[in-house]
Amino acid sequence: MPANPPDPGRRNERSRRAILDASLSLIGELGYDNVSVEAIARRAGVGKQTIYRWWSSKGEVVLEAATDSLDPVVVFPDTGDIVEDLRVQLTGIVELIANTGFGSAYQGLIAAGQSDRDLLRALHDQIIAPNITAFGQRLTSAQERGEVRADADVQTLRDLLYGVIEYRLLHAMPIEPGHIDAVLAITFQGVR
Amino acid sequence: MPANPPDPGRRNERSRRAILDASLSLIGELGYDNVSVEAIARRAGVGKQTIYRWWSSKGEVVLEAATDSLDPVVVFPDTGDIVEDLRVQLTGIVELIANTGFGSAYQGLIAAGQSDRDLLRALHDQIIAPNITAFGQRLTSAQERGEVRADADVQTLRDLLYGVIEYRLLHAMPIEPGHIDAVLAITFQGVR
Amino acid sequence: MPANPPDPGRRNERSRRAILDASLSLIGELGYDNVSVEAIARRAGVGKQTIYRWWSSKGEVVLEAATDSLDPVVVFPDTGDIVEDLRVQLTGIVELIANTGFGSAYQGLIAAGQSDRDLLRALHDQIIAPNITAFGQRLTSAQERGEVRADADVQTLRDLLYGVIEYRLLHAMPIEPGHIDAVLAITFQGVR
Amino acid sequence: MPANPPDPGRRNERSRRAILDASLSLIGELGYDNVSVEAIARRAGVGKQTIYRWWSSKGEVVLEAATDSLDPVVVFPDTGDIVEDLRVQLTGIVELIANTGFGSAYQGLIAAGQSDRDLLRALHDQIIAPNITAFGQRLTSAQERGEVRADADVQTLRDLLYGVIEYRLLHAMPIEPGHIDAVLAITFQGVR
DNA sequence: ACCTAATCGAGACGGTACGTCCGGTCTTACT
DNA sequence: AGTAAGACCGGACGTACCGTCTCGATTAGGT
Repeated sequence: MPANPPDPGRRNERSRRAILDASLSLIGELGYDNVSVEAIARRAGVGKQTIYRWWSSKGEVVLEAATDSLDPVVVFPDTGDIVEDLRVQLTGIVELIANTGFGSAYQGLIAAGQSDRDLLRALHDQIIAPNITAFGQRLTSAQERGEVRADADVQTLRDLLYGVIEYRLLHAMPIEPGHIDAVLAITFQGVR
Repeated sequence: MPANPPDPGRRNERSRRAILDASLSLIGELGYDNVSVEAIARRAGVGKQTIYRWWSSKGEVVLEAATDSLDPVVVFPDTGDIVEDLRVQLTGIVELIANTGFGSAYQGLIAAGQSDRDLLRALHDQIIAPNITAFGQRLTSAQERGEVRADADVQTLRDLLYGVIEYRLLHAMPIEPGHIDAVLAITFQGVR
Repeated sequence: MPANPPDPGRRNERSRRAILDASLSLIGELGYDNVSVEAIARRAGVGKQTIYRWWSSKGEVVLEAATDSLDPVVVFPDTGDIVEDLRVQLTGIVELIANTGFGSAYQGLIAAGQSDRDLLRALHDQIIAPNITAFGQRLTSAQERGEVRADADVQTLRDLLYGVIEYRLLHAMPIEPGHIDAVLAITFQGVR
Repeated sequence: MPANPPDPGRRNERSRRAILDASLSLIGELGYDNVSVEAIARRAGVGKQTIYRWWSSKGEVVLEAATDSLDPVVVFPDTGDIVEDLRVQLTGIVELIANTGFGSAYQGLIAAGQSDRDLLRALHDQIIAPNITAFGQRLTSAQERGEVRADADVQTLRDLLYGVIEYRLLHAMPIEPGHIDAVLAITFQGVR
């Protein structure tokens, strides 16, 4: 993710953590674009150059912070009941959004991505693509067990499920368990 | 939409049009947030103050420009076939996005709305809400005719359909007729 | 002196004075090159851009401040006694150097001029050249009255008198009345 | 000259020379204060630390480089004709200034000395003071032989002669043989 | 000839200032 | 009164160097 990474061996891990932590906490407090690189450096107790040495923009920093905070959270369970498993997974994401800085960061990244194609691509590679893969595997396994029709359009199914969550997030609409139930009800009514 | 409207009687309509046109053309060329108020004023041949007198931010200007360009376009047909009518309507929106400055403007407004709640609300009131209303009416009429089950969750249905389009737009994924077909297939499989 | 002067009619005189005053006071306190443009702007309560709009560098600002503070001070008396008149004039300059911010500013300007030929030229035009002219006129009048030999090399005489003062200033050597007397004694021993 | 000399036995002479050479060549090309310690280190193929280990500042480095290049050059002849001897010595200095990197280095050192009293003192001790001594001895010998009046103010004489050269150097005025003649003519008209 | 400690090139680090851009406000002269 | 023009204060941008610091790798002297 670094713009043009120097020797990562010489990197100061203490500074890296301080920068990522400062990013998320500031964005949580002030919102993505009321946060400047200067402010991140100030809060992290770090020189601006140290940020620009390892990342090419605020977006890259925040993306790394978001990825870090997302990584350990989202796994697909496989209990044999695909709808129940998805309910668990989607609920986990919604809670991550609601209860951590991740929501604000993700909103900001999508927003920034609209005028920074590199950032949008990086966001895709690091956050969207892994989910596409995992979702595809879980669905395939459900198809093999006959839980879901073999000809179901997996990609569209995924876009619908995650798209509606992002849509409500970006439009500042609340996302509650009932919404997830309703979404799953409609989308799985005809595919199993 | 004016922030704190002075006397609108004395307003120079020539300047207003120049500003709205400059906004859309600049955003089409450079993307929403590579466009500054200064640049809009420069291109429109207008003083900065003239913009700030009538709008409270770049977002308001662009929203007005977007609304203007949207107004006459997307209506819900009612042929008695709800899925076919939706296909027509959704296709119309996708074409509007693809072929006019509206797409860039809308993307930018969603992005800007993430850190400007007033703008997001205005965007909702002027662009989203009318669609919700129209969609609700069309669906109700379909329910009355028995095309769609009476207990179908209309709001969730709408979020799914428009959410997935916005999702693909914001993630720079192409939206083609086949995608619309697939989305309609899944969402209407169980509701009629 | 402005780098590329905009319309001077629109200029804010209050800001101009604040900037010149801040320059001299800061240089007096900290020395020429411990003073940054940022610090001048801060002390003057002014945006950096307002400095860069009217001057092209710190040097230009300080030169204008120095010239302003020099202007009213140095005039050549003409009592008919050239040596006595020079003693008065030189003493005035030495006192200006000792007792005001002018000394520090002038030192800094000479120093900065060593790597900024434009600044050195501006310094020459605004401070050195007028002195050359005035000195030349006073000497000529002395020659006409027979106080000084007609074939005396006026330019060299001037360089010696003012050069030795600058030399002692730049080498942090004290300059006292006795030094001026000694200099005048040697240089005028043979020319009258 | 080292700031706080470590063990000079272990010093790498190859690096020392590379640093001094790089200093002078860079200053010749770019002027004293367009040259940074980083640039010297880069050109010399040396780590910054190696510079800071042995010198306390850029000024110290340049002073050592200048002293090295000055050492063998300017001696006072003693032919019995004081004016002629001075003409030779002054001409030698002027040529050193004009034809080697010494001029740029000296200019820069004077400039830097204005805001670094330690450097100015070092410059005095290593370059000015030896000249004062030598000049004093040569003048004394001239006085003993009756070439120059016994009560001539030697210190003032020296300041005048070398001050006027430095003055013209710092003001980017040319220094030619005629100037030296004129200066000697005025200053020695009354003292012999 | 070996060992160990200092020096070396390299370059990351926390900082400060650079000169530029733009945000939003205010002022001036013209229409 | 509205407008085009643009100066104003402020704050962030991304870059260059400062002087300090940490790394192995090399190189010296003392044994």
